[in-house]
Amino acid sequence: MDAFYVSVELRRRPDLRGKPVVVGGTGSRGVIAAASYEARRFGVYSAMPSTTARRLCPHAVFLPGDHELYAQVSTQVHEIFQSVTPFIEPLALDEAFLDVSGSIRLLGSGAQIAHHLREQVWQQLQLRCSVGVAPSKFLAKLASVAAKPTASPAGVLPGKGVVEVLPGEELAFLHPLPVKALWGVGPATLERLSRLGVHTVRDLAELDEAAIVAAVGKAHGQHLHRLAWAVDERPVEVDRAMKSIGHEETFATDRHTHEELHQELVRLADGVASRMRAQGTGARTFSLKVRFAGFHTITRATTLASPVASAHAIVKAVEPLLEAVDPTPGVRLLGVSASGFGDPAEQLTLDDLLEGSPSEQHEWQAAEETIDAIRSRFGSGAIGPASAVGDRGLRLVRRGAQQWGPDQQPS
DNA sequence: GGTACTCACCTTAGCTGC
DNA sequence: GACCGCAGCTAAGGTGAG
Repeated sequence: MDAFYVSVELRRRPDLRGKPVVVGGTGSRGVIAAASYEARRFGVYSAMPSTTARRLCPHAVFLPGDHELYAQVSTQVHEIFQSVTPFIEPLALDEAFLDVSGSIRLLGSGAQIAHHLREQVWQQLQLRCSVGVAPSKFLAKLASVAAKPTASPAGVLPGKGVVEVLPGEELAFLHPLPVKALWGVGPATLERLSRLGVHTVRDLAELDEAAIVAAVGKAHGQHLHRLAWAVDERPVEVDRAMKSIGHEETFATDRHTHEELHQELVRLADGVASRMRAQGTGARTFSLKVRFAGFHTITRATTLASPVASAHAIVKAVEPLLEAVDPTPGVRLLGVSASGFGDPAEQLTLDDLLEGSPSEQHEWQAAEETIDAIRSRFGSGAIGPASAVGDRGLRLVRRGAQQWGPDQQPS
């Protein structure tokens, strides 16, 4: 989708069409989630600090963002995709890979299906999208980028809407592109490749694989070398199992005591636990992430003998890791994540039996399942752990609730 | 000086068991 | 018992994506 969040906002604010509009965090620690092409003319782009965006484009309209609405619209977009093929690999709220090889006999060529999709998305949802058609996923992704509108100080140029890379034309399309266009080349890899004199995909393709591996590591190097020759056999994966669930939050003001952090930890653990229970799973490994005032970030992890799915158990596991951290310099972000999924009802260890903890664990889990039931009936803010109630009341963690940084004013 | 959130994957290092 | 090589696991950090 083109500037997805902004486009969704413009449906309810048509008066803002043609103006620089920015969606994202409104606070001083926020970032930009999406910028209209008119805002991009001023150098505003997603992931940019909101303060920088305000400096570059002070006359832009800044909107706070509505993650729930975008998720709803995303579902509608995916329903349109479903009308074309069941083989869909979601990539983000506004992006997906579609394997249409089985739909060609019925619906026409890849390019025809692409035009049909664009039309349907526009007619049904009044949203613009760009489609890339290619023999592989990564080329389709690059083609979709090439199909998008472009913004420069001179103005906004409309995109082609659909770009197709035909078999046999892969290298002609790929090799002139800047190497940073490749999936997997971020700032760190770009810097290492630049030192080797690599600026375009062609430069990378002509380089010896061993040299790339020496610069960026084995797996990454081999992968990039293959991509530079348009070799990408990864299929569209329809049912990708989630491997971790986490929540992290940047605070509007730094926290300096274990008491304050404990309160935040309970909230985050509650959010992670309720999402795990909604998925019907538990986890063995829990990670704590702490970002200090100076932006230095540490992670600490612990692995339990058996999977758990209650906030109480997560807090019990992670609390010692937090206690070992000195918060006095100021903590700006705290995060908790779960991985190593498994059924929490099964797999009791000998330690569990000796300590008599399974019954305690089951009691907590039963209590928290009751909380889930109350929340599903009366809303997510109806009930929560008492130890998570701060001076701003009960602020429950929901996915995407604070997607782009803390609100304008805090404490 | 400023820099979100969520998820995936990789590398490196250390430990353990065989 | 000490040592080596290997595999497997865990922890910590880094990188990249959208």
